Amino acid sequence: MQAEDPTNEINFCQACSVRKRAICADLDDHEIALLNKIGRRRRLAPGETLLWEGDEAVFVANVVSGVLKLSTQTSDGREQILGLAYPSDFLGRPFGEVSPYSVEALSESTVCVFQRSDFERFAEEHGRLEHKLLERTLGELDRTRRWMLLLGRMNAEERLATLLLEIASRTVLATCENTDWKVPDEFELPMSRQQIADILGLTIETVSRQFTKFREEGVIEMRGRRDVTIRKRDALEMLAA
Amino acid sequence: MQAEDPTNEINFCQACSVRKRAICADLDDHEIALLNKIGRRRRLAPGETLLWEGDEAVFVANVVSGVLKLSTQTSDGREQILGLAYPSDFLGRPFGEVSPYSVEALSESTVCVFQRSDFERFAEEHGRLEHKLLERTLGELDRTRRWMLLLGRMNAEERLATLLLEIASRTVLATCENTDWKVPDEFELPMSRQQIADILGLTIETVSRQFTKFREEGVIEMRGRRDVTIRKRDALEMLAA
DNA sequence: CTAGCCGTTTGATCTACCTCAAAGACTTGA
DNA sequence: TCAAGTCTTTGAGGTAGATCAAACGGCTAG
Repeated sequence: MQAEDPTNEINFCQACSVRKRAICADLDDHEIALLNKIGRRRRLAPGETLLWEGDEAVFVANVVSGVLKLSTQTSDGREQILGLAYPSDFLGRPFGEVSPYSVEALSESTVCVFQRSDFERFAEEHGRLEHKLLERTLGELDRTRRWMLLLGRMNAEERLATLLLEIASRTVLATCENTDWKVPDEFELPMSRQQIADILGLTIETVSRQFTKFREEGVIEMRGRRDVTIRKRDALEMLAA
Repeated sequence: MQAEDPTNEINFCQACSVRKRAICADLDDHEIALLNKIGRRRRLAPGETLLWEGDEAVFVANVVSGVLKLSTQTSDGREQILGLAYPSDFLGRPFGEVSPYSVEALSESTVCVFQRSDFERFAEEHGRLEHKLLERTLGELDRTRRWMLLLGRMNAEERLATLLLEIASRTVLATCENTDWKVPDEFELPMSRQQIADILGLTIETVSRQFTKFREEGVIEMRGRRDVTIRKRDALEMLAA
């Protein structure tokens, strides 16, 4: 039994890296202990699926570490990634019968899983949790709506610029527990070119050409396929605006 | 003083047509009376704006009648409509500083408006309201994410088919207070061709051509510019799937 | 070291949708 | 009833991004 993989027997919430940021942030020690009893930790390998679109919504979860994707498909198999989930993000569909999307780990991830029924019961008894969940859901709705502007009205160049800035800014929270909140210019893409295409509503070829263009223009620099350094942040911000 | 336009002096909630469907559904008579005190009714003419994107989020509202649009713009003026709000829908951004989108009436509308601060105070004291708001927000997030698939991966034909079915199904709730819940095949579009284009992420010309195509194929029939009758629902459903 | 595999890049061509332009139809007001 | 304005439709042509195809490069296993 490793420190990396605490089991239900101990209160893993107390040492949780997202304890102060996830929806459990406002719970007191007693409440946390109760919540701890109904949840369990689960590790996911890259590519592993946590929830399947259309399946009965049996559980909900908090992301502890790693990055996951939420996605949906048309009947003929075209995929659209609906969003990325970073540490402290909430996953699943409380108060709903079926999962409206699939959730798959992009990188090695840890999640804190609850039976939906257990979670709902707990939430109804603990208004503070429900309030945090509401705030988080409202924030996620805003973020999702901003993405609609990208999908509906932006060209390929603007889309990739927006994504790079978004990943850079969300990577901070994912990596830092300290107070150093400045957004990094260097980060690793947690997904393949095809997945980037599925996020941006483009094809893999268009995404690749756009990367090449940004590299040629000196806007970004790349070391391998996934390590990005932003060289001209203002140029990206101009495009994303 | 008309019955149509009750003022603050009486408890307009009691006779409210969305009383049992909006977020106030689970409140008891006492709570409703309290809520009634902090809210007021407001009528909006078509084209009138209730909230401006980027402005301080001073109030929130429930839609009582009519249809409104939520929209956002790129810096150079391209518009994307983020969603439509029908009777019983909630508008505004509680627990946020600025309004992330604009809200404008498409048809003659009535809304029930609250100061955001008043509403938040009330919500924190009345868990049932907050719970309803959470359920509604989760539902809206699902709906918004489904729209991302449309914007990211569907062609013009599929987009318009999806929108027509969506408007048809949402029109029921808007018009019926009775128990007759079957989705109508005849309805009025509450928006112009340009607005349809802004919902679907297309241009007005493409939308117009698509309408013509559906008409020529006998999929829909139109009486004037806004009165639609669905003649081949299965054909639309096939496309929207 | 080499072969095979997979993800990515690059190239050539195609097409769905956009853009620009003009005509048509509905609405409003005098 | 007519005229002006606005919204919508239709047409012609252009283009961003899709599609099809092939080459490239990095990784793994033998």
